[in-house]
Amino acid sequence: MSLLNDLNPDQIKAVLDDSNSLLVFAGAGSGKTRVLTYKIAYLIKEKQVDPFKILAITFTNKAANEMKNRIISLVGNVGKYMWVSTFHSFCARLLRREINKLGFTENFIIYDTDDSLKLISKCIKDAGYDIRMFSPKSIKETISQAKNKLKSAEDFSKKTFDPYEKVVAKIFNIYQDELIKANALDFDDLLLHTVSLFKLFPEVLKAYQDKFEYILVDEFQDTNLVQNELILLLFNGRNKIFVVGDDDQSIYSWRGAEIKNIVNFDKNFQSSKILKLEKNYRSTKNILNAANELIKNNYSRSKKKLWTDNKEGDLISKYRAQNEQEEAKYVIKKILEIKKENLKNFKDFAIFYRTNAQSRVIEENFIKEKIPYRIFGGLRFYDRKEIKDMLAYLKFMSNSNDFVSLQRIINVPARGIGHTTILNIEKYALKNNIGFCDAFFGFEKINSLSSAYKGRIRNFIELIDYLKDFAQNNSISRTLEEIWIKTGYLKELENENTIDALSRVENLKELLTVVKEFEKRHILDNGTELEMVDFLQEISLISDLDNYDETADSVTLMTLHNAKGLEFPVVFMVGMEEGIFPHIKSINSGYEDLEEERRLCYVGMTRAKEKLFMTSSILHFIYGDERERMQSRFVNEIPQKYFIDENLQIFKDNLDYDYSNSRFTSKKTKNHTKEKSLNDFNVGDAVEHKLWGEGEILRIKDLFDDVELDVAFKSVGLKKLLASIAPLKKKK
DNA sequence: GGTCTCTGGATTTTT
DNA sequence: TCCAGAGACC
Repeated sequence: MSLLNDLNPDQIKAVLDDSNSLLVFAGAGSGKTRVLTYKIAYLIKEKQVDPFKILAITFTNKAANEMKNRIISLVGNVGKYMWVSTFHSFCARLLRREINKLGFTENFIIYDTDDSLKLISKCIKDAGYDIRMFSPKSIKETISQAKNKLKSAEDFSKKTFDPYEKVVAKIFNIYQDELIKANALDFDDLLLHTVSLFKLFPEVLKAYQDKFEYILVDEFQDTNLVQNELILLLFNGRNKIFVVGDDDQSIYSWRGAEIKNIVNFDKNFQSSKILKLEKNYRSTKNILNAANELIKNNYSRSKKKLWTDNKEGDLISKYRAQNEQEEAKYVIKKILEIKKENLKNFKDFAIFYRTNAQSRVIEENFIKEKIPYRIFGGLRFYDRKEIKDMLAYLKFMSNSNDFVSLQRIINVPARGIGHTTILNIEKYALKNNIGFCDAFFGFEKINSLSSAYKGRIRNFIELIDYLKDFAQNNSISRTLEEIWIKTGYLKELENENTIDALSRVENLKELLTVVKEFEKRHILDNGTELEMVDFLQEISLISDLDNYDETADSVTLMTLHNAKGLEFPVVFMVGMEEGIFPHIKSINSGYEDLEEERRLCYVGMTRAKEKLFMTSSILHFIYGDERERMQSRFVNEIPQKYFIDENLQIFKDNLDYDYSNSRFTSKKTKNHTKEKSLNDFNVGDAVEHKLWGEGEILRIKDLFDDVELDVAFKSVGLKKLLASIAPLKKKK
């Protein structure tokens, strides 16, 4: 059987196993996606399972697309039409058919984070609260957490005694009402409403249970309660559940992921068997063993140990810089060195950090040194103002109840419908207990509006009607261009003629390209024209990471969270400092948070194939104050035999750091003439320190009125000392 | 309706 | 320190 030839014995076991429910613990780099795709291919090709009776679920569109492409390459074009999708797009697809049962209509729109934040702000005000007292962000967070725990607005208000949560409950209620009025679902609702649908309508549930004979879920450790519930509902004991995951790579508990879903899988799904994939194909022995040693420090985890046939490889480099500027320069220096010596490309390098703010210093230095880089997690393409404006036009055109979109475009470009006018409409809506959109369309009845303002609204509604009509008879891409022209949006940008405006025009054109690609794909796929709602759904469920272009030759910069699922020959983990990583907030809370940070470190380390660096700064600016920071405990938890201390190395190589112009220079070019002045210490001298014991002087630097010594101690490593005050003696 | 100023908040983020 | 968002002000 040729399919199985590409797999190792454990992987084959996982593919062949036909238990009703099976959990596979798949360690980092153990060929998890491979097993999933081969299993699907095996079911179709060898077991003659109908491809449409298979449901495969992942977390990101990127993973879904990747899986789909791999399946297509194994089984051919049927793969294209299979149910391979994210949780959210699966639910969206399902709800498009069934949501009328829940009181929405099929053309519902999906609110992204930004839309729902705007709506929540409005709800807070409507409830009579001040948004300075109750931040929309944290209220949204609380509501989202409640939803992730399967709590409705009613459940939530009933079950809380906390005064803050009482307020949230009130807003939660209003928010859900407003969503219904707008015929909109937020991301959490996609999952939640699907679960409600299944619970309220057993016959619908049964139809889907019967439909899906095989359900496969990737990254199961990232599922939240609702997602777990969804899979549990779909499982009827006759169909089969196959999930893959790694509890050591669970790094999203803060957004609702429940590690207990994977830990209790056997109980929840009446499964007796668990398989483990422990052979790693990615990293060198040194990197893998070090990562194993680190993760061993976590108390709550299932026992497993990854191993590899790969070669021993280089030691992990650790380096402590003076400050983050120097740290960035060190990274650059190493990248250039390795690139030259090992014939690597820029795209072979990745830099991971704990928080986005840390990217700034690295970026600045990359720009200065003209090193190509790409950064992930900045402003997403679909978050840009001009893109959101255009999508708001499309959304409002396809759903005239969507007042978040309406408020976004009502005066963009400016058409004289300003703050006061909107306020008047809002007041009218509130007084007559109707939605903002209804009040807007019935503006003729609003007495507080003067005829001049009514005229402007009339014109705007005419414009929208015209565009709607246009959309009926033209493609989405043509419609988009018509919006640019008829609203004057494009002209306004072109007239502005600034670099910023020009780049916005570029973005609009990029959006047009995206639309055209969608259209092309859909017409090729099923010969039917793409509906606006389908297009909007696909757009709103997409993220930037999905467009990750692996061909460009540039260094990758991203947060550790974003790094999951990727691999790079050379990895730098920067900012390995207490308070940054582990983050201060996890240090101050319980051990669970700290264990998640450790898993995050494990994830970062196991991305590296050949070479890993862990760097930190002694002095680090945070929120404008510079503080001395200790090296991350994670570096210390790994046995030091896995490391090479690059601070020592640099001095041994006779390289020096020139603080006056922030550059590494060769020591030979510098002139150290007065190396004895204050004391008679020399480079290479064996010395004894009162506290730290024996050491060796690696470097001497003359200061204005003192001498600074770099001493490598056997007990504590490298230290900087002032000769005048340090309790240091020369050893005879 | 646009610009200025103040204030608060600052892990991680997919969908 | 540095950014975004809200409200004041013109």
